[in-house]
Amino acid sequence: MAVATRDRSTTDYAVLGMLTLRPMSGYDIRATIAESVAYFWTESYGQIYPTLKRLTKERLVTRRSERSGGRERHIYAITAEGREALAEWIVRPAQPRPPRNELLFKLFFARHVPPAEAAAQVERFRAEQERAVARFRAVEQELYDRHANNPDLAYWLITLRYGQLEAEALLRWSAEAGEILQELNAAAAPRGTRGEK
Amino acid sequence: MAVATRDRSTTDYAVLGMLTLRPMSGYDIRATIAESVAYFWTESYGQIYPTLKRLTKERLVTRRSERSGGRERHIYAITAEGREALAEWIVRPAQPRPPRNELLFKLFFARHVPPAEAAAQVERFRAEQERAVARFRAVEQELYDRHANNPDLAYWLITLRYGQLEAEALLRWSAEAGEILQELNAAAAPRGTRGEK
DNA sequence: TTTGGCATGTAATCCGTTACATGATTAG
DNA sequence: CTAATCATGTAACGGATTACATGCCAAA
Repeated sequence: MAVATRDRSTTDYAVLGMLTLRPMSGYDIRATIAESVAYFWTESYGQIYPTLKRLTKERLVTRRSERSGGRERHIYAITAEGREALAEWIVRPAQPRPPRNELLFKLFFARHVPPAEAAAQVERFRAEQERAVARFRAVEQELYDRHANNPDLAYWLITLRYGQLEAEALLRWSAEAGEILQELNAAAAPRGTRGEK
Repeated sequence: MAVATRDRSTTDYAVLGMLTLRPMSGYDIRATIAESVAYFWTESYGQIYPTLKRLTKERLVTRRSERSGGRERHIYAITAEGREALAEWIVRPAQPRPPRNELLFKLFFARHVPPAEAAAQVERFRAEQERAVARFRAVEQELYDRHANNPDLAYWLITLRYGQLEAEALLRWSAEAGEILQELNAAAAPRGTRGEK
């Protein structure tokens, strides 16, 4: 008989997933997300702490207290049931969330502002993609260097590759769009129009 | 003196933007979004109707009633102030929203399920990207055919191109990831393991 | 001594979807 | 006759961020 898979928020699974890496505090979870999967996921404390509390009550994680130095820390670990719930969720078809791309929306209506303004938006984006490409390259190196024997490595590289290919494509798009906008700008404001020398 | 730009939700601007295309009802706005910018934006009635009400009160749009046949329609049009507010927003740096890619999250932790399950996730995604690529090609044709003289055309093509390049890149990624997962699967379940003939 | 990082948590608020309520018109 | 589409709106709910409150410890 099929188990009724309780519907949880993705945050629940995000927290469970992080705890498969190692037992962690809420603070650690936040930090680890920020330094590993930030390019495709984020969580705030406002989500993490209440989630940990609930998952503990539901026995998907256990909590133990620790005081290293002065401040008390709550270390959470995933239980067998937690792993089961996570695995069940992983195999369910991933739900794409409704897209909301502010940059594209602005460009879609950019006829209502000077072309140079649209070009500025694209240029900011281009610079960001360039940084992203560089960052991905560095992360790749680091993964090979420091996680060569990690059983998760193959999967991490797959997700990294997604980021790389996407960023490279969007970088190409930025360049292309930038050129088109420059032409529009030249057409809209031919020399002399704005009183340049 | 710099005008204090009131902070509105992006929905406000989405509605204003749509109304630059032509005066429309709330229903029309929803439908137009769904058939034009759906690949990078969505809005629900629950957002649109209250927004129209508020924008009317704030004089960024005007409302007139019309009865074509029986049911009454409320047609909204953008005002000069509305256009101004929109233009002001368009030039402000676009805010990328915090990423949340469920597919990547699942793949990141996919070691905890059989590789074939991860491959299934990727395959679903690949099929989707393939459909997206085809759809973008069709849209491109339609834009050239039916909006050849539309002053917005150049901008629409730029946003379309973003979708195209992104979908193509993600299609390539899907193929690559699919292959890797197949190898992992072969390694995890060599012939004989599961009792095949 | 003061700043920054470690650490936990709650409350207020916002954003957005879904469900609900209602009803007319039109095409099959 | 009935299903789909047109059409407008509200209410309930959930998900997520931000701000707030609190306080230790280490380094500058």
